[in-house]
Amino acid sequence: MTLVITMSTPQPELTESEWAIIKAVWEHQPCAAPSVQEALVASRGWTYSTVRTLMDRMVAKGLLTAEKIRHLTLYRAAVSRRQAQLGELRYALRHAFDGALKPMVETLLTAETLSAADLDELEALIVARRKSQAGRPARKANP
Amino acid sequence: MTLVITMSTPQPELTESEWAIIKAVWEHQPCAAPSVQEALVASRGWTYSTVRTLMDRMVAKGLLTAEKIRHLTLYRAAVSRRQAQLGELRYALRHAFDGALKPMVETLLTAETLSAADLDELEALIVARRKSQAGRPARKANP
DNA sequence: ATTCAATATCTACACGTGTAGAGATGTCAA
DNA sequence: TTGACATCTCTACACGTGTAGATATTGAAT
Repeated sequence: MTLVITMSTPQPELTESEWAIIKAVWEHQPCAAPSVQEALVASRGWTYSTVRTLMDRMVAKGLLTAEKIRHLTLYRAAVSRRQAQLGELRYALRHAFDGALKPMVETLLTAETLSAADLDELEALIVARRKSQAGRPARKANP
Repeated sequence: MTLVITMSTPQPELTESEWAIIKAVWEHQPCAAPSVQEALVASRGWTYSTVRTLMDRMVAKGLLTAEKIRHLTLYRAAVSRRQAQLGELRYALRHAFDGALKPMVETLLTAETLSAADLDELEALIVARRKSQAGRPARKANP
């Protein structure tokens, strides 16, 4: 239930446009294309055709599912927000950090956009993590 | 010298192919296209033409620089490894986490691929970070 | 000078992505 | 049953990316 970077569920990388669409779908699903278009026209200026094309291509890719009820097509996300997040993370990890997680986290921590409270929470997380791993076999530092 | 996620230096996102090329360039620069091709033919199977096209397009994009000495073209990276790393991270941060750094770090920490030693180092980093921020004005948790 | 090997240039093509118009079709109200 | 409106389908196009062949040019060795 934990795990993550190496599981078998799909962890796709999304384009900017796909992110916009799938976020709207996550928020409104199940939903029809016109709703998504309305939700996005302000920020992206997309017409119905554009949104529809994008969505259908995403169905073809397995990012969304489409269910046709009479003449209305209902869309749902086929990947969870978490899966999509992991996909993006995995991409950065693989290419920018050659798979080494620690340097990646280091870089993020050094980004100095974290408040003292954030730092506290993250430290707590590390402590918790260490605890839960206490009994386990050791593993290589930078796989 | 700290900073990062919000600086003005270019932080491009790279495609998989571009990552392969620029890594080779970082390692061999200044270097000619044939060297890069040799370095990559094993892993990617690319011909000289392919590598050359990719590299010239990267020059056009500002990822590499090319200097022509007589009939030989010498390439160099125009962005540092760090900049490229930040570009990738920024992309994930913006789209997958809506700019909220803490959830992103949390996700990474929960990835359970970190050894006890890694966790120690990261905690030390957090402690250091907190110290260096002690006197500063508070800032929003999730910008 | 002639040729060989290295390097470079040009051109091309298929596929993905962003973008959307035009026209078809289904639905509901009068 | 006839519109008016909502929704869908089809088709298209430009631009980016991955991939590379064919051809030219150059520098060096003979």
